Amino acid sequence: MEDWRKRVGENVRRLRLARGLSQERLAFDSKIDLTYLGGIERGRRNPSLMVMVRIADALGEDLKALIA
Amino acid sequence: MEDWRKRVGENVRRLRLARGLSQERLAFDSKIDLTYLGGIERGRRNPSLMVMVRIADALGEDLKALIA
DNA sequence: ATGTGACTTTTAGTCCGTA
DNA sequence: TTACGGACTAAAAGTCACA
Repeated sequence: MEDWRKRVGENVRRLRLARGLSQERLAFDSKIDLTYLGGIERGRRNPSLMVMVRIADALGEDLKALIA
Repeated sequence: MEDWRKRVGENVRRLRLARGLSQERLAFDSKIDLTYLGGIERGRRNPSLMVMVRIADALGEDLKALIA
């Protein structure tokens, strides 16, 4: 597995669902657009460091959890 | 410590120096601009996921090592 | 509640200098 | 060998209408 965008996306989705959150809700909490978050989860975006930090924060996770 | 740009920058510099590489060399290996790599090491840049992956690869490290 | 394409705006990322 | 600035170009950030 070498596609890191996909990997991050899967982690975001997994952690989000584990908390019972909708994309809409996580998008709101991390202050990014709903459709943009969807793109990240599907591995179609190449998010910046700070965007990933915002998502990790909103999930109550360390950044490490997104690239595990 | 909450400034992730700084944190990543310090990790990149530490790992680079541990391998005795110049910025020029690491920039070349990771296919990013020399001046941009300098900016990342100084914590002034917000690199994308794929740029961090390229740097980690060039360092022979996992991405995790950059955000440790 | 999520996926997608076609956007516009902002910033990442390059390339040129200088010190 | 590294820091930093300015001017650029490529790509990320962010939005929208529709399925």
